Amino acid sequence: MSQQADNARPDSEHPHRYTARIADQLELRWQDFWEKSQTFRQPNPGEPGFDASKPKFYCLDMFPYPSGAGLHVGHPEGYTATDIVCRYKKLKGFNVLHPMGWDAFGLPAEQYAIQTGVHPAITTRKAVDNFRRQLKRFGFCYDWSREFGTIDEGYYKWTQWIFLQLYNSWFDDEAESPSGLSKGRARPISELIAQLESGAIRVGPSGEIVREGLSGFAAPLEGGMNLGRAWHELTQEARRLFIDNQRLAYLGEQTVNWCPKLGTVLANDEVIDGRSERGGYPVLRKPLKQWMFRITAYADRLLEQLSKLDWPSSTRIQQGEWIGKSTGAQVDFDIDAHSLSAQALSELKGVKADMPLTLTIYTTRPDTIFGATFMVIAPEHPLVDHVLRHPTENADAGALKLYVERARNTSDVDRMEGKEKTGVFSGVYAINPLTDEKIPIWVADYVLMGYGTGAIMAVPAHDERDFEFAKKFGLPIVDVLYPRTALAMKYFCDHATQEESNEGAWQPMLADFLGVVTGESTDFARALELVRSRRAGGQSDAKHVDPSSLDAIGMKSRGAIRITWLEAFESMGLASLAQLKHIFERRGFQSWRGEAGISPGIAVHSSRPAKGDLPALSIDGLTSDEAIAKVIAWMDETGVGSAETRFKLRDWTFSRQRYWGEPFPIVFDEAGNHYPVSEKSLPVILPPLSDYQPEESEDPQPLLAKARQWTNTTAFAAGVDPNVLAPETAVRRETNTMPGSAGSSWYCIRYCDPKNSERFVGKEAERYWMGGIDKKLTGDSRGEAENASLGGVDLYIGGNEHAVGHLLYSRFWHNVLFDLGHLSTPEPFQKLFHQGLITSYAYQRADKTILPIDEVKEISEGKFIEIVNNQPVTPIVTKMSKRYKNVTNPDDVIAEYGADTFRLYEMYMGPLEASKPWNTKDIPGLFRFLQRAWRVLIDEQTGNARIAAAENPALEKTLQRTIHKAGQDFERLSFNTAIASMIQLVNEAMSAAGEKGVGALSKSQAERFCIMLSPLAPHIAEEIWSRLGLTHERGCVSAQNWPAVDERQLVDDAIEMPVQVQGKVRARIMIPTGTEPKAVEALALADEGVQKAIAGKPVKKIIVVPGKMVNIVV
RNA sequence: GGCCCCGUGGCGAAAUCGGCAGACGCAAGGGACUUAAAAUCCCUUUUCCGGAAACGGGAGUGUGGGUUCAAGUCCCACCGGGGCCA
Repeated sequence: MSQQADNARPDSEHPHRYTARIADQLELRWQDFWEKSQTFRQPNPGEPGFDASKPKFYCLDMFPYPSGAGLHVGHPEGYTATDIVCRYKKLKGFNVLHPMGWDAFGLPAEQYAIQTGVHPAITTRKAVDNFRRQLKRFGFCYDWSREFGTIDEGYYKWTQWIFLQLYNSWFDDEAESPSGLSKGRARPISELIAQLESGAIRVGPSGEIVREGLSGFAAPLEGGMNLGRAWHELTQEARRLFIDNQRLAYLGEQTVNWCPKLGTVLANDEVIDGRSERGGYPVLRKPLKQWMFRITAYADRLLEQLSKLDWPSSTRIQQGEWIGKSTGAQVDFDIDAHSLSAQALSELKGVKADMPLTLTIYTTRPDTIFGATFMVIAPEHPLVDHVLRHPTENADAGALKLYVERARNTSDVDRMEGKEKTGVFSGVYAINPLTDEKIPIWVADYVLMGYGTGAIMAVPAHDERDFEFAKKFGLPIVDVLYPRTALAMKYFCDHATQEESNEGAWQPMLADFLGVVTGESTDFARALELVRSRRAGGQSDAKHVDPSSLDAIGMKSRGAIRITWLEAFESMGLASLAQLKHIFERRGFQSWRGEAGISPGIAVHSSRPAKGDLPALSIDGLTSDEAIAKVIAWMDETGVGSAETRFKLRDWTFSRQRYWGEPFPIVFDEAGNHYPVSEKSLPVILPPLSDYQPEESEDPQPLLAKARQWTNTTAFAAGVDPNVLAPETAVRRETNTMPGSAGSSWYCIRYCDPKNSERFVGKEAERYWMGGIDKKLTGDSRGEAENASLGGVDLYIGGNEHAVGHLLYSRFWHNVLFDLGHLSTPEPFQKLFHQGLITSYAYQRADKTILPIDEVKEISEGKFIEIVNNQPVTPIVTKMSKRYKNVTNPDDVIAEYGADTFRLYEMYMGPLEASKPWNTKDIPGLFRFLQRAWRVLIDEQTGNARIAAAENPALEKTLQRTIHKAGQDFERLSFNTAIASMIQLVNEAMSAAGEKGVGALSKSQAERFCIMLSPLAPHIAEEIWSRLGLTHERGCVSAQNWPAVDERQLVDDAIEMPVQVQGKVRARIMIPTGTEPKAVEALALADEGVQKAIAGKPVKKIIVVPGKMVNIVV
């Protein structure tokens, strides 16, 4: 590395020049100093050294997963940003919480263990040590005394404790939420039991809660209202079942990809065509009991509070869509009893012979129900079982059986992705309650049982998947909705005169009509009249106009629209208007177009007369919103259906069939009932294994089950409360472990009080650090205080790949712990920011393949060839990847330039949130900036400080303005512009520098400069500060106060103001600050250049923007 | 496919609330210093037209429209790139 040699070489003429060698020395020295003097240790309230008079600032980085590869340049980007903000906030007099730790459970360490037999803890500790060393080398001001890893027993003890909190809670949707923002909150199970015992809550027929006085809650059964059963009427078993179904952490059945040969569960993307990606062994889809969190109970609240967070809107949108609230209707379709076999019918009806057989569906588009021409049920739907047992003549039972079996072994993802639609007719029909038509029920795998009711009404004309399905199986497709243009075409067909329908006449006529209709919102009748009168006026037939000649003949938008339509008719292959008319009469426009009409529109063909008990309904002519409301009202009235709110959000699967994770504090007795380990027996420590090889097995067996001694134990040994289970009871421990998201869902809380062994976090510390911004303390005027009640970290920076997972799960836990009274606020992260991706350059061949950068040569400026074959390649920007050999290692850059230069470079690359390419060539620019800053203040011969005797007033002004701008820019995370203005200041000081040994800046100016620079480049700032002799006197630069700015220095006596005439700058005039707008007008008009530009024309208007510019309109 | 973000000099970018487009850095070219090189310092660098020059004039922020006294910034449509989800 020749550059390194150059930077590091001692310069005989300038022995004290800022070189890489000097940077390295002083950086290590100051890092040592900070550590020894505990500069960045932040005491908690109540601890010695805590200053209660200061406001707080909690700034958090997304903690890293310490991989064996060490840091990449993406890590320090966000970390440098938070470091700058924290150092700045300290200078501004805040108590700053800025911690770092490790997200250390996870798959790579486990896989390494499987390969080598080395315990994951050992690999992980090694990786952590390396990460810590690398991070310290950047000089980040973390309070390392708060460091912990998710794998620390002292930490995961509390992760397990939080699991038990959820296990021992239920969601009371009638209770007032403590945040007051939405209904419902988590409450201890013991309170549920108390209410059951008192009779306030009874147990409904399907295990739901029935409240006293709210009998309407229960479904009506023959013989009166069902009030549920009382607690004392239930067996022990029934009570347990009921309670377990109410817990926020519960055992649910989920299907997993189990590979018997590998002895492990695989993720969906590790399975290819039913075989493992690794090894190609068969993979089975097996149902497995797994721990789930009832996050769905919080869906509404998580959505509601989202809007109150200071988060990037894209993240709020993403999370909102993930929660996926939709309002629609639940509709009952009667099953046509005649289409069922007698046996199926009697079995389905059971004892209640009069009960109508219905298929319940959920739809967000009840306005399209008139177009529901068939139904689709999932292969797992219970109706399928009945049909299989008692098939009718209509159905091909063999095909159906085969189809259902195959679908069950396909993952949901594959079923959703399957391009070609598949399905089998069940032989059974349902009745569309609006059209009263008999419609077939099909079984198809594009409908999932786990989603909605496992049944849909198919509206092929207006749903893409239903359309494809209908087309493939020849099912009817009926339009019930037209966008404006289609509606206009239909109107024209209905109203065209005989003459207008003639060949040659109808196309331009219709084109003009559509042009008028799209251009303006005229009603159709008036539009048609208008077009007719124009035609009568003798406008030429535009049929044969070449669209490219449009400009030449000066045709404006209407002409263009007409040409477009004529072309459209051509490509549609419409032979005659009669044909089009026929299409509309058949309600077959979408079918004829060959795709579903999914754009919004107006309902058509959607009316029914009164029939039987059911009243008439028409939604024709209504927009979707209006139509939906009207249909739902009709359904409510008739009992056919009801309005229903649904969420896309699913409950959170929390079990992993892995070893390297937190064990669950749960044991099972021989009957398979689960019991919690008592809180005082936590943590349940992850046992080491002698051998990490998974075992071949037909049934899913987590690796942890190999620790047989540990797994099979007694209630006493496992730490179960003797009141819950007798000590000598034989129990089996839960052998699943928690997922990676467990530890990361609450680490932000633990940092407030990481050493606490009594509680997961000390109440006072949590209240102080997470308690939201107090307006009075910060003097913050940016309006965040409005949201103070939601609380949380004041600034959280990390990548946007966690937009839904981590950020949603953390919010859920935080809300639950808040409901249970363990936390003072409901939200973990008040302000969130995503740093952009750091990309890199690579080269692309003509066929779009990318090749490693070391296989490319630059032959002339901007021209690159592939070395082996001399083929030209184009430079592109892409992700850093080992494959392309375009990865930068931070250690190398620091060795070459020092950490301060690295920090500056990453912050100077561009806006923090933008993704930006790494360009090694740009780094010396920032190194030279630090060199110049050093040279301004340090004599390169002697190494002593250079100080000007007198203060240069022009420099003073620039300095103060730079301080002002830097402060503003730090607040808004705009580090690139802060650096730019400091470069300008240094350049100005360089020009102003006097002879040798005499500096440009006075001592006071030098001091303020050092403080201002210190958040960005803390080491060099400390060094210059100490050479100014200030460290002994006043302590290190990191402990100073941000310099005050004199407001008067920010305004000029006079400013140059551009004068525009018709929006073009014609002159520049000097205007004294504070001149009245009227006087500015006069000065502008008096200017010679302005007069010339006006050229005697009358002045219509003068706009004066004070302090900015003047615009004269003539 | 859906959602979100972004298109400004040779490159990274700036323009914070609709008010002088291109700050600052890189690269390139020229010069000073030097035996030489490195380092350092100074000058030029969006583009076209006119001019010896000072300077003057026109165009210009992906494309096409729109709103406005004024648009990189706001609105509509399209093209291109990226991210996330599927």
